[in-house]
Amino acid sequence: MPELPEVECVVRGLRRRIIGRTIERVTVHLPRIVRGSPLDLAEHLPGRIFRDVRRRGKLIIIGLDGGLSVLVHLRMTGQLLWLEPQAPLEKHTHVIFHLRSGRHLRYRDQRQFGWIQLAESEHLDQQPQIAGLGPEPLEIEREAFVRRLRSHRRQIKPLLMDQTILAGLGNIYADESLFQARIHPLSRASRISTVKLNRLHIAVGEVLGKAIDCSGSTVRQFRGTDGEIGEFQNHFRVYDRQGQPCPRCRRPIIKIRVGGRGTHICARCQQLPREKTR
DNA sequence: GTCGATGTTATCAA
DNA sequence: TTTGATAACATCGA
Repeated sequence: MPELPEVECVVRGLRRRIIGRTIERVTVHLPRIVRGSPLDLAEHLPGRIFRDVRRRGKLIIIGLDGGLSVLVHLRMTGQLLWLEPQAPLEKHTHVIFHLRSGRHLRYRDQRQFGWIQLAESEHLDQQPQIAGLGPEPLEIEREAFVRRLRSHRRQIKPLLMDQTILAGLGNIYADESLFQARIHPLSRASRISTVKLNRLHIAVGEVLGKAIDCSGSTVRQFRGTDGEIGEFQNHFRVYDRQGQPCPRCRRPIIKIRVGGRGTHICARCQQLPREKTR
């Protein structure tokens, strides 16, 4: 569920809530969620203070004092919730950070794909989950963006979602960006015109920016740190809108499969250039 | 009850 | 090099 905008909103929410607070203890209810040794959390975290929270791609990086960081990947259904300790224990709550103030930061994850890991702040760049990430889509310059995408001949949509190419795009924002740029998701990246790739660079920035401004998208069950739902799903132009009219040309949006993922397009506005037939 | 789909990603085979 | 299938898991809707 959470792509770059949702993760960014969680990070901002966490910043508001946890910076400067001290961890009293950590309880792990589902050890599989913690990479490395789950005991590490209980052992190394008590007494530490949250110093900063940031994002790299879809990964949340929480810095503590004493040179340790907590990495959190929400994958499909992870949530980090800021709650009163007496708040009812919701189903799928797997890890609880008990803060000295009495408050809870709870990790909840219905499908249990997400994970939490302790890491040394000094060596974050060597963490494989971080070292392999491509540039931030909201920071990369146009020329570098075009060069990077055009150097592969894969289908443009799976390429956009490849975290080593760009870090942060997932299924929703790939569909929305390709629609805005009027590019068919099956187009071979190496054969897309400079004009279209320039358009895609702008589209990615605008789509992600607006989604962040809207507190993300809640399609199934995304929640911000304070349990708030996103609003960008009300602005989808193609995602999950099959059968409804294209906002540009009124022809019905169709749903196809690309790289194994459900993909929403307007077949008129996003045309596939004829493949060379060798 | 069954089947297929769901926003992610790692891994394997072709 | 690129692709598709599969797996991890729970839930929902047809």
